[in-house]
Amino acid sequence: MAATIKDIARATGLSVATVSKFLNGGTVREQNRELLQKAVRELDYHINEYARALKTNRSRTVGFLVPKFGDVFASELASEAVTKLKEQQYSLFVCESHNSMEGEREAIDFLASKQVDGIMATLIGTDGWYYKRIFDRYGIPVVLFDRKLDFDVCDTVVIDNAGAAYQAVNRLIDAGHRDIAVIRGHQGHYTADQRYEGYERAMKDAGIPVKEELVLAVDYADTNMYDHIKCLFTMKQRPTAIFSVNYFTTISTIMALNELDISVPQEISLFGFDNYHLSQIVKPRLWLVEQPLARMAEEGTRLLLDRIGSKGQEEATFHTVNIQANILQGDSIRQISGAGA
Amino acid sequence: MAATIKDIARATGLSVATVSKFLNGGTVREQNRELLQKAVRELDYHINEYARALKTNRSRTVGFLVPKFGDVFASELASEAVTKLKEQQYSLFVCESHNSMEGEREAIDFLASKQVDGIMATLIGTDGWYYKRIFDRYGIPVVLFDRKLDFDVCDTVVIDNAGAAYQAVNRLIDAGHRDIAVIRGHQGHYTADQRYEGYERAMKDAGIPVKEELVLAVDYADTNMYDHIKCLFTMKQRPTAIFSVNYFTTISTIMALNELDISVPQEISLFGFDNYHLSQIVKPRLWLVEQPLARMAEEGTRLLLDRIGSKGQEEATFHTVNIQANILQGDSIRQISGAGA
DNA sequence: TGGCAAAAGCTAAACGATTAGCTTTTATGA
DNA sequence: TCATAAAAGCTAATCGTTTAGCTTTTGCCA
Repeated sequence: MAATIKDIARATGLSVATVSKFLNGGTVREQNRELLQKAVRELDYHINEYARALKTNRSRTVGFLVPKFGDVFASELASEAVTKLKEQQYSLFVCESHNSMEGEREAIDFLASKQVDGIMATLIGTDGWYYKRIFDRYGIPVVLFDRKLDFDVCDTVVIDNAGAAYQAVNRLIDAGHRDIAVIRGHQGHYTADQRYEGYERAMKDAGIPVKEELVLAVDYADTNMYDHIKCLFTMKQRPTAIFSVNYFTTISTIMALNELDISVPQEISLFGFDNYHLSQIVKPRLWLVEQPLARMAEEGTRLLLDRIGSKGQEEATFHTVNIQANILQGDSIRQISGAGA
Repeated sequence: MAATIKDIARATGLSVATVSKFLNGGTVREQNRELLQKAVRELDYHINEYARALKTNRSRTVGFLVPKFGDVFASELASEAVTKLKEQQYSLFVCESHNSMEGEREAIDFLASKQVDGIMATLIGTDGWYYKRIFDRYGIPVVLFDRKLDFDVCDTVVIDNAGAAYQAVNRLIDAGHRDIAVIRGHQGHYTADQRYEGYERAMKDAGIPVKEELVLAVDYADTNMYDHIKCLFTMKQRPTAIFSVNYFTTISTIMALNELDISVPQEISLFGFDNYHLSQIVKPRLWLVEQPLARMAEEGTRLLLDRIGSKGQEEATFHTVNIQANILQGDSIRQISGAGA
């Protein structure tokens, strides 16, 4: 049977109140501190978190909602968040929403039943009212990653998706490219749309009309995406560059290019999105937009813990933290002659 | 403030004992059942799991140790396990070991502090004594996936790695291949070694000597693996087929082949390992060994819950469940003329 | 040395559930 | 209708903490 606070009290001759105070960082007489430390060590005492949670009504636990375990973006974020939270003695329940709003609702119900003190989430929708109803039900603070709801119902951490895409496409334009294809991902997907917007804006600012046939809206679950991408390169007038908006589209693009025997950057230039280990695995080294996941997790954790700490107070205003993405330089862009100013 | 069992008691005029009995599936008078159901619904009652855990000394929580969130094999397994556990009203703490034994120890300490009722794990070592010390410290039952310790200290679920590899290589041999390269992964890694053993056995049984230069021991963390693999194909006498032992080696092999412009199966045949979405993304469709993750998770869950249920009883004997892997047929193997019996 | 404020320690009542052991109600059959 | 066993319900103690409110001890200075 595990040692309890009472055992410590008995072993040291102190009262449970004093032991509790000590365990929670309160001050005790020097000689007692030593006694207590010794007793804790010798009895191998570990606090019973359930008893504590019952009494304090705080579980010191946070939920993290990912679309799917193994989702490379969300997993990495969760991984960073664990580290940050541990420093504050919080622990993390990770759970899956299975990429559906129904799944998200269930997951939040589940987390509420675990009485988490807060929730971090990557959600699929953008309907503020819908989520407000769900969040309000339990009154648990939420921090949302990389998505803006159509009105604020929680704190949010986003990267400047459109801006990063704008920079990426601009880099291609600067290198002299004009026929720039975009693999824009699933329409209606927040980040994909934002990044496409950046593409459009960069093209417009450079005075280059967007050709419809160079815009490929491949879906995340599209098993034929491979074929779709191949089509791009069998066109009479091939694009000279591609901008791809996320990890999945980037990976698929590379595979399609390889299979079609189109070499990068000689025959086509490529600007991808999301690193993970792409920059180490793929040759030539890609130009990539990299999301600073550690920073995002850090900001998210801070927002959430602040919100948890100030529970019950004024909560009218929510914050949005905007983080700059990184551009990783590579060898995947060819300078086209006659380019530049 | 959330409703408690007392509120339900008050609302129904029954005692808390009766309410508790009802909540735990005990029988109550028909008219009371209705009253109780109504009260639970109207007060939006949810049990306080912390209070229950404190009293029963059972958290109805299981820990799942993965090397890294995002690890495709472990994540998929965890995902399946969540589903199975939920059916039994258990929930899952997923945590990372960061691919180190130190990390594993920390994670187990952490899970113990959460008072999980059991642990599922993918571990990196095979030293039974080492793990015995760790497991015994808390007396929490453990189920281990896809690894055998050098003596039994917990229940284990494995697939027949060597057997599956044997079948795969045999398929290549049957198609007439003799120069079969193997990307064997990290030496000392249990599953990789097992699969290599299957390769060796298949070659031996067919009377084909294993050529050392066709055996590539690429490490999981090896950023040059790409180059290593390329070396294989610049040899004077190229292999005609490759057997690759896991997801990572398979992905890397495909990329290297693509870059070197070696077409599958015309120029080289390929038998890979681990599906995930490889079979949907890569063309031509690969021959693959697929691990039946859902079955593995199911068996693991069953073993663990059995062990949890019979806590404190005789525990001298541990079980190992051996599961057959699936062979997915593809178009990545070329029949070499003059093959067969 | 005595007085006093601050620091340290203590007692006891919660938190929300479960459960042993007892009492009341119900159903059954003669 | 009554005796009785089974079913249903109840009381009260308990799990391991925290914490309000009180008491004791300590250290400091006049």
